[in-house]
Amino acid sequence: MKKMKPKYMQIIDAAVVVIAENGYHQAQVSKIAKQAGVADGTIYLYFKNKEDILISLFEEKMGQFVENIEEKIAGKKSAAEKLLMMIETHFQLLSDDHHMAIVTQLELRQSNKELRLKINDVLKGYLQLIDKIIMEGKESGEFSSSLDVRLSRQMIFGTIDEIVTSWVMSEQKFNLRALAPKVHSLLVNGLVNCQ
Amino acid sequence: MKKMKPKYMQIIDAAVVVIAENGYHQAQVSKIAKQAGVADGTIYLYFKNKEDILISLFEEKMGQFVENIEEKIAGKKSAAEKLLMMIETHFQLLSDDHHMAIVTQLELRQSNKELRLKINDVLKGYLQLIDKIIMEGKESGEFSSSLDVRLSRQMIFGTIDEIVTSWVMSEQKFNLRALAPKVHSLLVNGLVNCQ
Amino acid sequence: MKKMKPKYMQIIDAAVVVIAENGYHQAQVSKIAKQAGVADGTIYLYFKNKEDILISLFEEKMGQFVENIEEKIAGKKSAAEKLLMMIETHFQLLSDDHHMAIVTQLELRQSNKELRLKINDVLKGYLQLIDKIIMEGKESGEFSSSLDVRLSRQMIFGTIDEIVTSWVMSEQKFNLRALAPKVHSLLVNGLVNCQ
Amino acid sequence: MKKMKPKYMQIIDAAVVVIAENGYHQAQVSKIAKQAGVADGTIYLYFKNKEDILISLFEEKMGQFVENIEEKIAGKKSAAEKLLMMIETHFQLLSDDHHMAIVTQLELRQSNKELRLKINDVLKGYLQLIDKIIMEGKESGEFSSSLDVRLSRQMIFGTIDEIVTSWVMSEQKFNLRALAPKVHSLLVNGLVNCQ
DNA sequence: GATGAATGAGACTTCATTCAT
DNA sequence: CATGAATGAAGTCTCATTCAT
Repeated sequence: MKKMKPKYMQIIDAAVVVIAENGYHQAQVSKIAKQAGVADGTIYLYFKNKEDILISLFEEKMGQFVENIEEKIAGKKSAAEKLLMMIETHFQLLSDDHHMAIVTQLELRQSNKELRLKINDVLKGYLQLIDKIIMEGKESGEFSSSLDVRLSRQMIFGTIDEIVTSWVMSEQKFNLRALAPKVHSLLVNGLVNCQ
Repeated sequence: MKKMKPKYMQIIDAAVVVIAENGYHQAQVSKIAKQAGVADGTIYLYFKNKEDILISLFEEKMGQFVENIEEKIAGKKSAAEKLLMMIETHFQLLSDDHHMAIVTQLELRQSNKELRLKINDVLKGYLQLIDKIIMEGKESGEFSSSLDVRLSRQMIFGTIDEIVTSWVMSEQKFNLRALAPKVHSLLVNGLVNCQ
Repeated sequence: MKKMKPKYMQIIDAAVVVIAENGYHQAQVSKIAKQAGVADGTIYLYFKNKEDILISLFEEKMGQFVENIEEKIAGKKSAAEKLLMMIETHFQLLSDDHHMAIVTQLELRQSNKELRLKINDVLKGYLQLIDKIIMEGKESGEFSSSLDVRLSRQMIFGTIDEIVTSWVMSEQKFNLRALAPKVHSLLVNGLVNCQ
Repeated sequence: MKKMKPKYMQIIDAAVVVIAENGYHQAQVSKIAKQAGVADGTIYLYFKNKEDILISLFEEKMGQFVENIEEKIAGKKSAAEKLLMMIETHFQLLSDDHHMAIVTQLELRQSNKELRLKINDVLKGYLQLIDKIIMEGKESGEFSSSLDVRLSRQMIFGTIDEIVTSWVMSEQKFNLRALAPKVHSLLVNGLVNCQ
């Protein structure tokens, strides 16, 4: 299995660095190869083409991302606690990897529609995780039983994504992780916060 | 003033059509010129360069967009009503102009970081409108007085944007406008909805 | 009509020179552009792609070639005389244009099967000319009435082609044109020459 | 001696198959190695480089080809009978090995000038065979004593080659071998056929 | 002898922009 | 004002060959 070979991840990690530091459109294959310490041609022993690097990058990193979050929320009982942990972990993981944050929030969005559709497929794992939390919350009575799961998920994901993007564009000048409780409260209680 | 001349808007409208129908990366200047019924070189009498077309496009259209929404919410008294009207109008305006919806939600996001920063500047007018509603709601007591305006605005904008993007990607198969009340309720009451 | 523009023929003529002097696989578009005195991109205003240059080259030159021969044999009465004139003109034209001789006999044959099929289409005009002479000869009684036209044409064309190729490969050290009568006699009388 | 080792012919035979089925430009060394059931590197234990495979292929196969024909015509007394047998055997051998027919008539001609010059060297054995028949015919009085041997040989070879190529390009839809007598008659008697 | 992972040079084509008319 | 022919820079991928095992 090719993913076992060390050069596979070596090239993906190089791609993250190069894209983060040079931008999506300045991330030439030759630059990635150089950063990875391999010859240009070697890239093509592990990836079909340039697009395949980007999709694989997203698959690997998003896979780890979702796994990480799943582990973290596994210990939490309530849906609200799971949601908080999810937001915290999401913020934490991106805070810990500035390169990856730039790549996912800014650079990879410049890819063409086709690639973005494939990226969306990978994203589905994360969205389903959110859906599961929402449904648990509805069943346990923590969340309103009349919630539209799809819209709720879009609110949660859209909010988190907007905040992270804004953080990245501000050049990560503030502590993202620290925002998690307030964001959680906003999502759970809404603008009114009748408590 | 250039903007008064008929060819200025003619070219911008052509750009919307060409980008919507061909995609961002297939929207060559020559195609826009052809669609606008002018020569390639004529474009450069009205715009500094290609990027300038896109920024101007966004300025013009986003200006109209914000004006439209401002007019609509002017008659509303409460912040909650204004928010609902804003969401409804946002959804309505994009439903009425599929080309523009595709351009703003999908295609223009493929532009490079530099252009996106300029687009964000244009977007500020809209974001300030949201901020104003939130602050009004806080002052009137409709919304929690402890709201973080910035985060709240990011929640509102992030949610709306995510929903619209999802609607565009689904090829606009469902009635976007009809979602407005549920989206409004979600934002105002949160997942808990303690009412 | 693009063929009217001077640069069209200018590029084709440049291609003949570059291919003849550098060989088919060393005839890069940039070399052809330089030889033609235009920018690389200009080539693509007149030709779809590199292959299109080569097909057009063959069309234009072979068109002239067949026209030339047709004019020359028009004045001849008998089929035998026409055949002789055809061979003489064929030899003469290639003797007069060494570059073209190299291109058609050696270089263009290195092209891939697809391109060669298109070239064969262009060649058909010439083959039909030969067929016409053979049929005239059969009708007039000059040639055997039992001739298979297709095989006869293949003998005539195969023979001429083999001789010209051999002349080109020998670096055109001998007088090709002078061979015409002997070749004509061979084709007409065969190895036996019972006269 | 390398040629004695089984892998030598194994690789050559693999090359014929790969070139015939994929075309000259799609016949990568790795494909030939795979078809031969050896590693890429193994090729270079038996051949200096890729070109060496092709020349060796031609040498081996053309050697057999000429040997075959020589045996067949050995029993024939007259030059005319020898010529007929030569044509028949030539047609027969290629009819019997479609792969080889494609390789020699179409694919190997796409090789560069240098390789084609080397192939021509190999071909000389065959051309000398034809020369010998012509000279015998001249001496015995069967053929015209004024024949130019070189031109005659070019007619014979050019004709046969053109007919075989045409047969291969027509995807071998008709019986090539059956044409031999007519081709022979054409060559011997010419277009006039005064008998 | 046999393997196969790694190498790295090289070229076609697109398209934003200019400027002579 | 308007035109549109001309420009030229820049990047992905292939594949023959090598060499450490």
